[in-house]
Amino acid sequence: MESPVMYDSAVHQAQAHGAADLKKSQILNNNNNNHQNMLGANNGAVKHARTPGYPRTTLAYMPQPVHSGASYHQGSNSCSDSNSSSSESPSIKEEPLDPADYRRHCPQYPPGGYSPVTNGPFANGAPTFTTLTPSTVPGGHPGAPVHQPAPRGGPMKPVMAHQHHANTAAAVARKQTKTIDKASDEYRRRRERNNIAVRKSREKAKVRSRETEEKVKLLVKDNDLLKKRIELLTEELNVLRSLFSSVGVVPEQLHREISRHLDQFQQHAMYTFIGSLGDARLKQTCLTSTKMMRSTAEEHHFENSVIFRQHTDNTEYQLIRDH
Amino acid sequence: MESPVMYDSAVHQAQAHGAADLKKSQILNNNNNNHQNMLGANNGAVKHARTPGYPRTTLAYMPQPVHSGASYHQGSNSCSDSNSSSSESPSIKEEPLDPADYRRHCPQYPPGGYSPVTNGPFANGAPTFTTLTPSTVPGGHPGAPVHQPAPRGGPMKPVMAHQHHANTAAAVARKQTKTIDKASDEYRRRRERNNIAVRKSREKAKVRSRETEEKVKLLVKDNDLLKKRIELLTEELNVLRSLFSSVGVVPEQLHREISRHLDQFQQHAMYTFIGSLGDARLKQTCLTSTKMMRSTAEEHHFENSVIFRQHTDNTEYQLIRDH
DNA sequence: TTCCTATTGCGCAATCCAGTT
DNA sequence: AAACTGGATTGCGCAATAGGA
Repeated sequence: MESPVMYDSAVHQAQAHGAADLKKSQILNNNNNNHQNMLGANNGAVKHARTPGYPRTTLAYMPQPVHSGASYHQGSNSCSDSNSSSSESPSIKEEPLDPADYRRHCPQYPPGGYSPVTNGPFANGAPTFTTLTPSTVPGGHPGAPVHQPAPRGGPMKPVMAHQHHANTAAAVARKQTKTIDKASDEYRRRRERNNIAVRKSREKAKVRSRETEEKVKLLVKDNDLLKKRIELLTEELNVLRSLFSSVGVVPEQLHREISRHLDQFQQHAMYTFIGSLGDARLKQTCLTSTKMMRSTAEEHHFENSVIFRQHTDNTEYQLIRDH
Repeated sequence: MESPVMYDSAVHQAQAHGAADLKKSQILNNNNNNHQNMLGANNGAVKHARTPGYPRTTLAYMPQPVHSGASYHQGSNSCSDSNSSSSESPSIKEEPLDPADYRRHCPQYPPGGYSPVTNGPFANGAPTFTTLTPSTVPGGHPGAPVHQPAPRGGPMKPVMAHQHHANTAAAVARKQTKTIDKASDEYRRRRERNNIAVRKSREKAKVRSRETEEKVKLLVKDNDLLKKRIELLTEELNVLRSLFSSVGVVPEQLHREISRHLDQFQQHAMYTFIGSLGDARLKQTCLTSTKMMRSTAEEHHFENSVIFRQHTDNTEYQLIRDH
């Protein structure tokens, strides 16, 4: 109880859950909560201090990289976990850079000290900062052994930054120079707006992700249905095909051609056949029958399948149902 | 510049409110980057201090809520943005709670003071904390205007906490009691491990997300192909069907019947041919057969399949029913 | 219970991205 | 064309939890 602090941090948290907590939080010193004071101070983000040129890596949960994440080069390291998948990744298992590295950048800060570092509370003034970044507090802390990578402006270099838009580099540098007062209202206002934007953005990403997930389910279901449909169609088609083939018809391709040549064939065949018959009466009869058949068949545009085929041995005949 | 503090708390607080207050706080000073040193210090997370009972809300980018996020109740608020979609959400657009509210909880701290609070770098000792939470640093800062949260152990209360697992409550409380020294090596070690775990987890989520995204693309493509296939099959089927219907046959149902009659046809043909072998009587038979065939065929609306095809050698015929 | 890892929500900073100016 | 605005994204570390030996 009593621990004082709490606050925003506390706040947020509150946000979600229940208030109960509080209790603790503050308690513990303020760590957690203390906060407020710090104002701009802490936050972890800094860590790598994504140096200026930092590409910003891939994306995160964002399905489609909204922006255009580049690599994430860091030094590759050991790595070797089951999880970390992407190859180009820097190896999630290790701390990005050794603090020393960072320190290296900012010699002024000795490696060992973690001093809390907060900065002094006084505001500088110079409220005109282009970026949300509070840093750029020029003067300051150099001496402080503690952390403070250097991001900020002070003595720091502007860091030029990004690669793209080289032209802007100068501007960037310039910007960096500006001092940012973390205590200022303006800063706070900006931070707050950004926090809101962040929440919004993350919510959006969440929604998108959920939708994508659902889309997959839907598509999988659709796919199954389509596959089933294809199976049915294929089956039916096979039946029809076999039917036709059993009758000697070759589906489409031959349909027209067959139809085209049919008459000729039929006539010749019939006539020839009938003609081969010795008896006149029979011939006449057959002829008639044939004609009738033919006309009937034509009526149905389907006269082609059965044929009489002459054989080597003329004593026997076979009714061929070819295909 | 130099303001010392920063650190976690600072971090947190930032969170909600505006900071106007703070302004004062350390002033910006190192804020940004300091980082590394800070070690545990900063980071913004704390904010809400997700009180114990906090359900933890939905998920985030995680497609399938790994854990089991519950709601996210907060007070509903204004809200009204185009983006924030989920209805139950608390309204991403507003800062969770007013800092004042929190302050209310901790009277001891005047709204205005944001002392930076960072803790000192020194490790305390007391490494036995169950949770990663550094808080619980009892004593502390109250008085100290500056930062330094209190990392070290002190008098703080344990803060009990969460709701679930009532039984565990006691335990929790107990745990909470433990002091956590943010400056301790143990703490740092834990933090670092967690940071690694976090990176790993996020990378995993990222990968999952990407995969899901690709799966969607693949499924869409598959779907298109399947649809095209269905179109083709349907088309072919229609052709065959129309073919049959033009002949008056209804596919399947008649299939058997047709097959059945096929033999008859064959027989008839046979008889016909055999009969053609000379004898008058035979001729008559042939004629009869032919008629029969025709009538039979007509009966079944399927007379068209038989055709007479002339062969090279007209002295022989074969009635083939092949295949 | 105790420890540890995995997840999550959060705020911060650094960018990115578009419109403005 | 360049500087400026201001929201949107993203990676990060923290702290609170969830889960699993």
